[in-house]
Amino acid sequence: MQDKKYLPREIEPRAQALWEKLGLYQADSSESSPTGIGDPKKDLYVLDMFPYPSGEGLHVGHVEGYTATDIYSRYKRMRGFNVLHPMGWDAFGLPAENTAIKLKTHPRKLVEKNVARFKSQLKRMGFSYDWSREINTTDPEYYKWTQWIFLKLFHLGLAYEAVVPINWCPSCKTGLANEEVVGGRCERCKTEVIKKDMRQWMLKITKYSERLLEGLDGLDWPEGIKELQRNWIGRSEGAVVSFKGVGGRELGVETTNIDVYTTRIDTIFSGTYVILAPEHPFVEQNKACIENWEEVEKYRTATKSVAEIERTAKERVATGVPLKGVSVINPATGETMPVWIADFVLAHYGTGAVFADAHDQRDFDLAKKYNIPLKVSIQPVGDTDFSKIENLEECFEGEGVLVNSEQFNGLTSAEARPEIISWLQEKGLAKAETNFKLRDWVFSRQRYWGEPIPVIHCEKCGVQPVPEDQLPVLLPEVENYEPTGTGESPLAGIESWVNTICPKCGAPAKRETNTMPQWAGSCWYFLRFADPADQTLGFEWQKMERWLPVDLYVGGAEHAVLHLLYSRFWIKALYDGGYLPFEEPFKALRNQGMIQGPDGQKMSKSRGNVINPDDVVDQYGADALRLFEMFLGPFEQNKPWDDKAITGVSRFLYRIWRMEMSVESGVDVKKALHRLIKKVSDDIESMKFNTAVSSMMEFVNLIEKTGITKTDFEKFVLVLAPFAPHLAEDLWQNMQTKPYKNGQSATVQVWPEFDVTLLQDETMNIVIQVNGKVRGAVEVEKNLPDEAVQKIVAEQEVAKKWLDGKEIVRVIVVSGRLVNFVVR
RNA sequence: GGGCACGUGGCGGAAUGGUAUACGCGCAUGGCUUAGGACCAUGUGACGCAAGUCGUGAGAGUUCGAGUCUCUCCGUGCCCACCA
Repeated sequence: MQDKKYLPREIEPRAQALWEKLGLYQADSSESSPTGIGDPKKDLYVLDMFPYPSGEGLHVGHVEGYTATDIYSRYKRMRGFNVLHPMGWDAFGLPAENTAIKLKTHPRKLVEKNVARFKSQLKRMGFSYDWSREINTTDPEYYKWTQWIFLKLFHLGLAYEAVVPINWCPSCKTGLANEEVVGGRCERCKTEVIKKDMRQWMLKITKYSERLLEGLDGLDWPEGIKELQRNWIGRSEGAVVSFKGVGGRELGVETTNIDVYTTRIDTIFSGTYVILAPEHPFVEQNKACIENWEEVEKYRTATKSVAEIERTAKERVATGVPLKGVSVINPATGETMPVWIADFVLAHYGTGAVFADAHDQRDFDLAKKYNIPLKVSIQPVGDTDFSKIENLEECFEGEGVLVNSEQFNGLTSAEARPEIISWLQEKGLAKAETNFKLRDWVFSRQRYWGEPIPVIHCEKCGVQPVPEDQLPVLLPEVENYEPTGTGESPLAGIESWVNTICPKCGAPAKRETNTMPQWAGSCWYFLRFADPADQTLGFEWQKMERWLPVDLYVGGAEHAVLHLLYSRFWIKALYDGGYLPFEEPFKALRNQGMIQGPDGQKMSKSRGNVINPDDVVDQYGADALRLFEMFLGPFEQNKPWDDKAITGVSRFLYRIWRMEMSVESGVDVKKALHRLIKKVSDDIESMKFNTAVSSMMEFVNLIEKTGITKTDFEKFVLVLAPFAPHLAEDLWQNMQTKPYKNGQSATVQVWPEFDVTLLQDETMNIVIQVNGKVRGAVEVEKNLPDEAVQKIVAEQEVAKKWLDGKEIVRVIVVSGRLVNFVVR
């Protein structure tokens, strides 16, 4: 039994050894880069989202993105660019720590092991990284600067302490950022998240809401990602309306006013009651006026114990409790309105209070349930039945024309909003306000495996930043780094580390024991690649000017609102602090699609549909895997792995390998070659790798029939080089006089130029259409005037046949393409 | 409920508003072979003997001409969500 034809095994290691020996792919960091042939070298920064080195090893999804940037980088190098294409490890975070606890080992050891494995896997793929710039976020030499940036944020007033109800994961025993809570559950372990009041370090990302939003417009990013960020920032234009409190007069006290945030002030005239979040401070403040305090208190306690996930469940029926004895005045109608609390109103959005009317389903349902009066103030336009709405049988949530709204009757919702705001504003009862969904970033974690937050707590002097010359604050070696579960970091138990002296007064003081979240290290790593060996600065101004911002950034879309938003925030803050000459980190961003399992489902261990790239490389080689992942489909689209289809690219590589040279290339081959050069160049620029591979296949199909000269084949090999660098290197070396010995590599040769004159045919293929239907085609001489073409076409048999007995109404001639006869 | 994608052969997919299905997989037939799960050649949307007709989720529109643009609907995927 004979196996399929594979390329010789030694090709790939031999090529990799040559590249290593020649020290290719290191970005030139000298003052003035040498000049390439033709154009002066330009610096270009091509970056992958660096991986979290998990225990599972490299994933085919990593290979997809990394192959794309590798092709791009290799191509750009051959076009004379000085390419910075680095790699590193985002190695802090929970998974390593959790595994370490399970295996009773140190997370650092796990990370070392995983990094070694990842690195060998990446090297085996033949990626052209500049390994001299490798970084690791858990390296003290690196996180020193992460801590340094934290201090800068602190000095800029962007880092602050607060006791806040945070998302607490009972399983990971740590606080989580909003972005890490998915559907009320911990993103990592899927445990239900609960609210817990805790002292936390916060980063004031909300200060940048507006700029983070505006900055998106100028970025060459996928629209979808920009939209996700816009939605996450969640800007809404509305108004804060003041409802005057009038309860409790008979008791000799005045209830306070209630401020309500609304985007639908056009419905203000139908507002019949106000609903507060159960946690709203108004409730406590006006306790004296509330007649049914017991009932209210019971409801509030019940709400607290209901986890967020249940509270927001869809099927859940709205419940609420009135605050008896308390009422407010509708600023528009002057009518007195009752005040309720209900748990569907969220304390942390807007003002934690809403005014309720018949134009919101939840308000409508609650009112129906408890017989609270309702009014209608919006009439739908179009053919919607108004009677049911008017009779309060149905809730209408849409926009329309105002009714029952005094002087505003007849205006549309959109017209009415500014009018009503300015009317109320004159009376001092409302003002336009912009709201954001974006919350400040909970920046502390009660875990071991993260960057220590570099501050010291002194009883006398309060919070003191660790002086810069004392950085890094090293993670101490610990016996037991399991989370305490009390809300304190395991670091709190290490007295020798915790106890220190206050940098200001010298008195005994304690170190901050919280660590930074996983995202901290990845917020700025792309700056460090410019010079990872710099001991005096984390990043130096001139090098920032030279390399940054990143020209092309590639990674998965799952980071749309986490890493990509946090990085933008840090960079803007550092820009404001005068530390950076730019304020957006990533000029162009591209997302790779997900490679799904052969069953079309997301790859996961539990589904058992995970493809291990090592197995594929073992069987087919790295070039085949690279080419296959690019050929699978459009780069940005999700696509299922196809077990069998890889044989196609494997055969393709083999057919190139055993190609025989002929004495001459026919004129067709010349033309095809130059078209191929253009096509592949264009496709790489626009990241259309799948069609680039198809065109190379078409070309090989052709030259197998016609033959090709050594000179032309050499050009083809160079075109192939970014995609299948190992095979290309081997073929190219074997065409040299001293293979593997002349100190040259195919992968840094000059990209072949195409000859424009060879792109055109001497003849044009003119399609013949009658009434828009294709009836035939004819070859005519190139550059014939339209009239002549029309004449030739009209003389064709097919044309005569279809035009016979018909009246020609019109003739459309598209130069070089077609002639369409419109007949009757 | 909201947002964003997407819908083309048996399958992955290709197609600046201009010859739909390139390229690859699979399949079929033949060759080479002791053998074929290797390799090579040819074929491969549907209906039809043919001329031809019909074909890109459904329907409408714009256009000389629509897979491509517009609208409505259906379906799938992803993300967000009692956000006032």
